[in-house]
Amino acid sequence: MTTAAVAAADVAAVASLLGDPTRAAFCLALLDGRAWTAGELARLAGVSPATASGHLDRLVRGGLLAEERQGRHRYVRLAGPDAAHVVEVLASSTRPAAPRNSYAAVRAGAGLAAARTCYDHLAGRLGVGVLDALDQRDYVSRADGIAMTASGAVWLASLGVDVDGIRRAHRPVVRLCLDWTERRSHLAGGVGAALAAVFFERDWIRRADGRAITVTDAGRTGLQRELGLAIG
Amino acid sequence: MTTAAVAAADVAAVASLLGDPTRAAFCLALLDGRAWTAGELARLAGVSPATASGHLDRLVRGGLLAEERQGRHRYVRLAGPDAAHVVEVLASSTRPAAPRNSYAAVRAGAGLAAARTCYDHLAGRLGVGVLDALDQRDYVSRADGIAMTASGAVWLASLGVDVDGIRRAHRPVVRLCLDWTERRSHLAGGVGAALAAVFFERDWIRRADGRAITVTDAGRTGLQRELGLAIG
DNA sequence: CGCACAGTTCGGCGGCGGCCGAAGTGTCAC
DNA sequence: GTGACACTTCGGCCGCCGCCGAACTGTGCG
Repeated sequence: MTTAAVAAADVAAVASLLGDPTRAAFCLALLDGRAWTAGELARLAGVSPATASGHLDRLVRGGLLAEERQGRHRYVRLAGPDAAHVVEVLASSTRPAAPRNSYAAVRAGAGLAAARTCYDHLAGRLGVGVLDALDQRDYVSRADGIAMTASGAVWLASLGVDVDGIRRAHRPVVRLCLDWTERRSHLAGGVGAALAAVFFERDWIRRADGRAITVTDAGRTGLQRELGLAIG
Repeated sequence: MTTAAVAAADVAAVASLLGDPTRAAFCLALLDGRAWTAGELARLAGVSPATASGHLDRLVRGGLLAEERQGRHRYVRLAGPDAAHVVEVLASSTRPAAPRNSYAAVRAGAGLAAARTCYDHLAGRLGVGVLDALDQRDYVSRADGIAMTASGAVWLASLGVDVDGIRRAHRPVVRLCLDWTERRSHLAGGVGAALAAVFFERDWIRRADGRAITVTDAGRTGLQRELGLAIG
């Protein structure tokens, strides 16, 4: 019981970080994987800079966020894949049955719904499209669950991805992540992150305003060639 | 921003349920998948019945717990796989590197470490062993990620499991769940639950005191035959 | 019926925590 | 240097929430 009590306190400590609407709003915004400034987050959540500052202290101290100070700016981002995962799970647990193509999608705007980042991987129609394409080419097996296939590993290596490095990392190699706008899963985990990184590196995708991303002409060609994926 | 604010409030509502040490203790206890009475939980967490009653109200109202009244008892259990998953993720996020074979394992006692339930599936050495065996027999593919194979589906069907039913359910077919005592993953998701159910049904395993389970002689034989799994 | 027991309701206490405005610190631009 | 700006610190206000004991409801048992 002593050990149970200790564990409960630890769980409560993390949960209570996300148990405040303002802090939850911060973390949801940070789910896009970018670093935000304290002021941006304050404006987003509708609180004063003073209030935001305090919240950020707690989130950083609690290990959920990492910060970087640059000049007069305080940049803050999710501390890592684990932290992102916690936020993700909590967020998706609260939207069990939002009607498709409504509200979220409309408000999100065409750009966000088309392609965006979700922490360190791809989301939106692009994200689910990539996963579908990987499945179709048998690079992942997702009839029941999700796993990378041998041919998938070969293909990733051909793109220059360090597959063994991903396997050694303390992180699931592949994982499903529920897409807000599409209501279907996209690819997360080490491979999801690596894929997004490769796409950025090759300039197949670029950050647009906010968390949206756009597919470049090179991206259209590349995605068509590598994955048979046609981007509207 | 309006929609973002709404979402943040929802996330915060769920998180704050687990953001209290007493409620967190309740939910961790309930992770064993059984129904507990209000009094048991109160004693476990070291609070008065009055306090526990209030907490249970909130947890039920928040959708994390389901309750069943029987006579003068209030039985309460995790509302479903989603709720269990949230608790699981939060719990495993707080124990990043507990030294193996220490504390938790010792305190847990030989029984718990050997075999127990984790929500609706198997955990402990038995749980981890089953997953290893499934992997070895190629019933699941878990080189990178986790997915059920075609031969795995056939095998499950031969045990009388309704595989198509599992596939249709709103729940991951297979999922990994980090084992507290073993520090390795065991099998969760629809298949993990079905497997545990089959084992109970065939009387291969039985509930012992608390959340621990014991393997019967029939279980030893069956596990050896079906999975080549030798139980110490 | 009377007692024991599980759980609930109520009232009240105490503290934590979120919020702000105002003042202060440090950075950048000119 | 001067002013704009990003953020922090401080003080104080307010409300919520966790806790309990005591009284109450309802069930089970003899």
